[in-house]
Formats: sequence, C-alpha cells, structure tokens
Amino acid sequence: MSEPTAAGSPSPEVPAKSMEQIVSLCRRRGFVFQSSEIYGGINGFWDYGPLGTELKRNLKNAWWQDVVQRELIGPTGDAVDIVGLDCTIIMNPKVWQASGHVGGFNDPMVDCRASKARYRADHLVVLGSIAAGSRLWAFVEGDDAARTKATKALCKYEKCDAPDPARHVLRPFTAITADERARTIGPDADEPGSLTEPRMFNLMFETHCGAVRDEDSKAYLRPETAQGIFVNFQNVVDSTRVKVPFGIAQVGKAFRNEVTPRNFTFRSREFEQMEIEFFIHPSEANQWYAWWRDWRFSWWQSIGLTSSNLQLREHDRDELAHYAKEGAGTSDIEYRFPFTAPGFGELEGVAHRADFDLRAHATHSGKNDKAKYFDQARNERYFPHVIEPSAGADRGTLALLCEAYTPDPSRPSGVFMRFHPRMAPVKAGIFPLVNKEGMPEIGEKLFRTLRKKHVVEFDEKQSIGKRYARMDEAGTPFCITIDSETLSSQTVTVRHRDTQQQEKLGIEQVPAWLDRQIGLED
RNA sequence: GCGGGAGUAGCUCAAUGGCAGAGCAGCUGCCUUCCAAGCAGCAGGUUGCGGGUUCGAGUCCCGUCUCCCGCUCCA
Repeated sequence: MSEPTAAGSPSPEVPAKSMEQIVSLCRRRGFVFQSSEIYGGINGFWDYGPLGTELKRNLKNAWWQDVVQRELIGPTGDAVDIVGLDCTIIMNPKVWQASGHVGGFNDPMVDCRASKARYRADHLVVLGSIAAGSRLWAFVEGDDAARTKATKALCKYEKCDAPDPARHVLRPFTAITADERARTIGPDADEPGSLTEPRMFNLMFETHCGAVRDEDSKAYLRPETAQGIFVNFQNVVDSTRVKVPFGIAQVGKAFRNEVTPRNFTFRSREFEQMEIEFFIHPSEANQWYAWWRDWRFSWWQSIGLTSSNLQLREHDRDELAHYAKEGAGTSDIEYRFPFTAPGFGELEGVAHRADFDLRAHATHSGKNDKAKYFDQARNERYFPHVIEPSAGADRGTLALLCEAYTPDPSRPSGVFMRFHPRMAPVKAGIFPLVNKEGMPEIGEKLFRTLRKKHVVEFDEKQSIGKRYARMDEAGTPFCITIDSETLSSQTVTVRHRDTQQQEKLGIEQVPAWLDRQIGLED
C-alpha cells in the first residue's frame, strides 16, 4: 500500500501559474464567485461556491482543532491552554477609541492633482514665509532630502542665503489656511495649488444602532476580531479556571473599507480572521514569541504549503506597529502569490503586542489597576503581555488554491488541484467502472458508508476518464473504482490524484484506509 | 482615488451598423471493463448595466459598474 500523496513542490519543468487561470478555474468549478454578480458585482466582496466553502471550512476547522481542541505542547513541555470565544461584529464604539482605530482609521489624506501622489495630511509640513502672497513648499516630515530641496527653493525665491527663523517657519500642513494651500507647491509638484484639501478616508464601516441615525447611535463593524478578545479578557478569567500563560482564540468576520480592493480575495472589504491572543507574564515574552512564530509557520506547512513559496519574515524595527516598538518582535508568515511574485503577501502576522490593549481598555473603561491580572503563583498583580498570531482565513484559502493549482498538459483536464488530503473539499470519488453488472449498487453502498464521516461523491455517468478529470480539477485526492474484480474478489481500485497510479484494496478496508489518508485516527 | 486595457452562452472565441453563432464543458438516453472515446438528442443570451444617435446598435457616442495591469493606499 502506498503512502498518502500530500501536496508538495511542483517540479521545476511545469508551466508557470497564472492568476488569471486560477481565477478562471475557481469560477468554473465553483470555488469562488464574485459577490452579487448578476447585478454587476461589488468591488471587494467575494462569495465561496460549494467547493470553496468546503475548502475554507476545512482550513478553519483544522485551525480550531489544532489550536483549541487538540493537545498542543508548548516551549516548556507543558500543554498549551487555549479557550474559544465568539464575539459580536458590532461593539460599543468606545472599544475603537480605546484601541486607536478611531483616529488611526480616520486619517485625512491629501492628493496632488499634478503628480497624482497622495499623502497623509498629518505627515506633511509646510516651509515658507508667513507674509501674505508668498510661496510655500510642502514635504513629508522626516524626509531630509525633501527638506533640503524645499529650503533651497525657498532661499532662491526669497533671495536669501539661509531661511530667517523669524519669517520662514515650518508648520504642519493641517494648520494652514485654504489661501495658503493654494500657494503651496506639493512635494512632487513644480507649480503651486495642486494639493487638495485634506479629506477623510475612513477605513471602518459605519452603521447606526436603532431607528434614529444620529451621532449618538453611530457604531462600527469591527475592523479586527482581536478587540473582542481583549474586552472579554476579564470575563474569561473570571468564568473559567485558566491561568497565565493561556490563550483565547476566535474565528470571525472583520470589515475594512479598503481604498483599493485588489488581487482577487487577497484584499477584500469583508474578510475572516483566525486570531489567538496569548497572555503571558512580561518576562516570558521572548520565549513565547519565538515559539508561536515557529509553530505557526510549521502549521501552515502541515496543511500543504510545503514549497519555497512559504516564508517566515521578521520585521525590521522601523516597520513595527506603534504598539510593538519595544517588544520581542513581529514577524509575518508570507506566501508568494502569483500576483505578488517575486514578492510575498502576508498570510499571518505574529506580534508581541505587549500590554498595549489590556492597558488601553483598563484606562478607557475606568477600571484602571482593578483590571490587572492577579498571578497567584508569583503573588503579583500585572497586565499580561500578549503574543498575537493573527491569520487570514480567506488569504489562507487563496494560498491553498494557488499552491494546489498544478498545470499538467499530459492530463485531459490540463490541470489538477493538489490539495493536502486534509484540506481537499471532496475526499474521494466512488465510481462504478461501468454502469451495469451490479457495480452501481456496490458503489452506492460504499458511498453511503463513507459519507457518514467524509465529503465523498458518487458518479456513475459517462466514461471513467471523464470522471477522473473532473475530480482532478476539484482536487479530490482519491478515486475508488468498483470493477469486475470487486465482483469476484471484493477488491476496489484506488486511483491517486497526484501520481495517477492505482492500487488494489479490499472493499472492507476502505473506510479505515481513508481515515488514515486524511490524518484521522482509525 | 489616478492612468492604461478589457467585458458576447459555464469556458475559449466569431459575427462589414442588417436573422446573435461555433467548439469545448453541462444535462438526457444508448454505448463504454480504467484516464474528457463514440452516436442521438436537450438546454444554455435583455451581448455587464443605463441612456443617446439611427429605419435598424454586440458594433458608433455618453454615463456607470466590474475585472486585469501600473501607481496610490494597506494603523
């Protein structure tokens, strides 16, 4: 009996994968559709078809099983304690003030009509004379080259050797008047007046609770699932017997009103996250951060992302988020998608968020030090630090699709989907070789048996080759054929998707055999 | 948000301003003893959507939506 044929690196001689072809297959076979397509679609929203729904569900179930339900041994040799949570999408708006999303997601932006560039208004500063009618130069704060360039232009215009601090001042762009803005030359412009007024691009979706639509009833769709976990931290501690170190896991939808949704499902306005907030004593941050980073990376490999298209990348200090500057670090688990190649796109971020969130909610809720966690073993009261492995379910599903897509000109289908058996939407196809001699009846009986535990398909129509080809495009790892030998010696023929090779198996052994292939216990 | 390209059956594509078609896929039946075979049949469309010009628009014009590429954005 051969070993399971898990997904692996495509051999170097296979043709390159094109995103256009992957999108086409997703649509043709029912993995992913455009949302509300019959009305022309809607930018940034995607639906999963029957096969795609199974695939994404397999991904989320595997994550939940491996993170919450199954035993996971941590860096100290002890089992890692993680409990589940399922929070609402709409929460008290104060949550988003405390988290910094109201503000961070409300940045005013400035467009340049001449250069077509866009800048964050609060990043721009303006250099020039305060005298009426004189020219001003804008540049991005901290850009020394731009500052030098603006200074030179100013000196030439004002006919002086160096700026006079009494007259030539540096002011934030947001502080100048409309008249002054009309006299300002943009960072990448040659003439004044090309910069627009600062405009809001709010990335949080807004709604209203109740019938009255006013400022007081305004609410937001959550832009991340993490905050629901933080605001429930105390509830979980009080209602369960968890002790630090422990984690809280959540899978759920989040919404961001992205300026430019792009690249198929990679950047959508509605998406699903799989997040863990793991709470630790501050002294153990480095150990847990490194362990989570490495375990999460190996987890993605275990479900089929085994090629060099998966990488782990530690962030540089200067790209760290505001809450992570002093921490143990942040890293991204990245996949080389066809549309990012030769670069990579983020699948999951593992971040040491320190105590930023718990502390912020303690302050904003007025609970302050009463929100601290009491550690009995250490006899110490503190805000636990957090290691956050935050993964995108839709991005993970897309990576599985891209990784699985394997052109093979020698096959009738021209392509097959090389999903890991655990991820495959359909685990097996059951086919009578011909539609007579009692084969359909035997096949249907086997189908009913396997169906109790697995998604399997039964198909008695058309030629066997056509049925294999269809299963290749759906990514079904095994096809089980009832043939004349089944009638004489109770064996079936198993055809393996990746190698197209066949093996004989006693029909009674099939259920246990299939469990093993998919990674379930006997 | 800016610039460029595209949109006709599920897919790949035809149709000079003049009857919207083909191949493949799908479905039904026959056939078929291992890789999209064959035969017969069926179904599939307000040509992305909305206006306009015209006796007549898939085709010309305007608007709009969506997708792709390049910018921008992505705490």
